[in-house]
Amino acid sequence: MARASASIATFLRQFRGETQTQARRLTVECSESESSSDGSSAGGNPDLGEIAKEVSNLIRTKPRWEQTLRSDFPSFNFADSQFFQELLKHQTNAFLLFKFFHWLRSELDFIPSIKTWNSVLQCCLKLGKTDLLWKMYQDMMETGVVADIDTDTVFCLIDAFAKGGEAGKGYELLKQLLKDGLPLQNAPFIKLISAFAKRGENDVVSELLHTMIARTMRPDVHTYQEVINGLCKNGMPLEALKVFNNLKDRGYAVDRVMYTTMIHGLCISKHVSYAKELWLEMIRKGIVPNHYTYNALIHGYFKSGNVEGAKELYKEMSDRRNCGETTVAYNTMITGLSMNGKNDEALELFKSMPEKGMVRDLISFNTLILGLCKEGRTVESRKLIEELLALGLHPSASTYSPVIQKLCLSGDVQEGIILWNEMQNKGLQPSAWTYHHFIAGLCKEKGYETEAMEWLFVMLKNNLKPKQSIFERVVQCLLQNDRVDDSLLVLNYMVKVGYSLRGIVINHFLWCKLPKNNPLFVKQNNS
DNA sequence: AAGAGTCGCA
Repeated sequence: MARASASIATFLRQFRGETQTQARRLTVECSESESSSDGSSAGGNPDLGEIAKEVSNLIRTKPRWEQTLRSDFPSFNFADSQFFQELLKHQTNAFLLFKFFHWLRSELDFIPSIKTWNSVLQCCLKLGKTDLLWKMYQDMMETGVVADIDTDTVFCLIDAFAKGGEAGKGYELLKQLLKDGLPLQNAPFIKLISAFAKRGENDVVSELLHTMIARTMRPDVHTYQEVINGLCKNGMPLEALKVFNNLKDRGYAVDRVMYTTMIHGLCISKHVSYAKELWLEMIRKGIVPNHYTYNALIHGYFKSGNVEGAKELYKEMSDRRNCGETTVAYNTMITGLSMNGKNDEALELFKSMPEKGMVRDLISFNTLILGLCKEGRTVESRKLIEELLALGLHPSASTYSPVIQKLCLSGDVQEGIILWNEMQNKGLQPSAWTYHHFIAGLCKEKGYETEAMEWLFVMLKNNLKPKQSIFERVVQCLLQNDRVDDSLLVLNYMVKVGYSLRGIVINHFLWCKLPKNNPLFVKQNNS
């Protein structure tokens, strides 16, 4: 593995704000990477694997292994890095491994080599714990291995940046590797492409693809799958389809996941006919649709109003593939039915779930509540919320939002306030859209202008941008209650977030406040 | 080896 250059080390220090690293200590395992890395089980000590297996079992089953381990293996050197590598192979529980790693370092003065550190970092990534990774990385830098950092380390860091929403920093690192002319693999490219594609930053995605191609690294189907997924999620399904067709023309083996991703992307943007074409094409090629594929197309049919088609497909999935009786499949059906005004059918399915031994999850509840609210059935929706809480499920903002919105729209603001408070008490953050409905509802009700203003400020504090019309509603509402100073305060905020004064607001002022002593108004009256 | 799916977007 190539050692990373000094410039990378400097670069990394800038990123995470490390303090000066300590003087580098001599490592007891300095020769590890040269001599023994290739022969982990064949070369060297044949007992190592066996002992690793034993120790692995021990730390899994014995509660206080820390106290007895050394006397259990009196002459064994646990601080042998090869041993730790062996242990990594046998230990599947990463947290236990971290505990052991910590024990080695604190009790036995174990000084891990860069290879060991890399394995630890990879473990963090596997667990999806990027915060833990950065903590480990900090530790690692403090032990002074900074000069040993190799491309494996940097790959881990790039992955962590990509996963942690800092793809930009990851890309900077990759650029540094490129500049240093170090040998690269597909992996870091794929992670970054995936991250940028998800964010819809297509120019960066194509830049990365071009870099790969220029370095004769052939991006694989998996890479392109991320690209296609990103394009679809960002509302560019037809561009995704172009990439997809282009891949087929270039002889890539397009598999079931690719087809499913593409079909799903087309379905969510209402291009069902293209999706159906692909569906037939994959069957012609002998690729059997699985429950992901079925659900995607069923959802697409419902979305385009083809209820019969969706039902037929569902029946086929149940009869021929035997995967109709799952929570996901039912949720898809419930969503689709209530989206198409068939709430009673959806309700029936929903009610039959426990009888059939299926678990109803939050999505089952949320989708049904949404559908019922669309028809104004807020009483039933509230009952569903009670039921969900009784089952011990944790509601989300979209559990409450549709009910609050409907209540506010239909003038039942009092009930809306009750639910709003319940939602606040559970620490759920409403969407900007829900705030709008709620604030508008408060404005409609007499005597709630202070609340309306306060919730508008809460929105701003939570970095949500209220619509201009909501600002104006609140201003109007305040003026009607002679609260000129407060209305000016709200206007001030409105301008601060980038809106300009519109005629409507000026009219509110003219009508409500200014006529009495405004010379213009007096003049007009006289003339 | 992994990758893909269910909740509205006014």
